[in-house]
Amino acid sequence: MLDFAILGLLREQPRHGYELKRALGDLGFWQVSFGSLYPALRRLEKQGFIEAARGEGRRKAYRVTEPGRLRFGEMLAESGDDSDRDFQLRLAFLGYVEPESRLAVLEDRRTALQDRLHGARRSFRGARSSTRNPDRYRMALMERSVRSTEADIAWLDELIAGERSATTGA
Amino acid sequence: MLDFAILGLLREQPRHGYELKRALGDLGFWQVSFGSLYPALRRLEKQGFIEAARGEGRRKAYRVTEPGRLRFGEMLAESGDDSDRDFQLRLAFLGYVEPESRLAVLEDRRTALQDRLHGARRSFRGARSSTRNPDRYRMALMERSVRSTEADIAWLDELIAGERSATTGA
DNA sequence: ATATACTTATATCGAATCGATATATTGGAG
DNA sequence: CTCCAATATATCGATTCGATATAAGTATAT
Repeated sequence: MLDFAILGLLREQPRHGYELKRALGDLGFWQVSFGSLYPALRRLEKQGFIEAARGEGRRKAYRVTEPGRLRFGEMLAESGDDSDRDFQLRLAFLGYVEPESRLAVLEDRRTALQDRLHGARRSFRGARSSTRNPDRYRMALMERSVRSTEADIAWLDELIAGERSATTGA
Repeated sequence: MLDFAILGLLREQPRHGYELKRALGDLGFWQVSFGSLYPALRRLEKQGFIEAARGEGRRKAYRVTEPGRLRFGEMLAESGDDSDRDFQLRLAFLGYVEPESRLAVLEDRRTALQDRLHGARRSFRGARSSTRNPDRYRMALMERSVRSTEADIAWLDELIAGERSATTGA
């Protein structure tokens, strides 16, 4: 997961660790810890997928090797966006996926979100009609869950619409 | 974290592992894995904070002991809702916090979300005005991050308003 | 009746990730 | 010219995840 993210980010330009953390954090869905990042960099370097070139000061600017580029392609092809993070990471690199496969990725995600929405609504209704006192704060949590899933679907639908017009129109 | 959740949920009624997972999942922000849950139950049992009573079939219905109840109170008092999950978990048990302290918890969270929103907007603007080609999908990710943080603040403001009227009015 | 498949339920393993902490260096404010 | 914040790399133990195993109960189909 993190390896995939690193390879994808380094594909575009060499970066050092700290910079990778920032670039990933800027995407807004993963504030990766150093405790994950630096071991991952050493792991990838040992595997020969990235290599370090001394940068300014103590910085180690890493860049992808050719095997690393291939590895990234493999990971991109492997399907399975189970978790939210998986999907968002894949989306960040969707530009590297063949245009004709992109829509399917988005639509699969939409199905998953629809399912989640049904579950969230069921939980919410279940709690509301419960015999027990429906705690104010927990009801708020469940409502938040419903609303944010709805908002996510709406956002995704915009993306899907954009994707269709990009494919059809242009 | 998980220990806190378990103690809080068991406080209200005895439940077995599977049921705890469902109850926690229903809140909508944490689909805890069995690989976390069952070890946590054994850990808590060994510490004497919960005890198992045989339920129907293979079920083990756990209930909180008195030391467990005290431990929960301690954890509830310890401040520090750093992560999203921490906050939402605390919110789930906010009913156990003295009414006069509740508003502060919500307002601290609001401040944290405001900060995050500024960060997300900065990233978004930064990417848009970048010299590099601003990737369609990454822009979408950043926009999602901005929007969902805004929505979260709006949701929280409703909660805060409700809290104020509950304290002042009733 | 009986095979098939799904849900419930507990459990364990290794790997990924986190959060805290340590330690320098650099750049700017007072 | 000193102090403080941001930059940057690194490591540690603990937590959490994801996959997998197992098995009992329950429903559905043949």
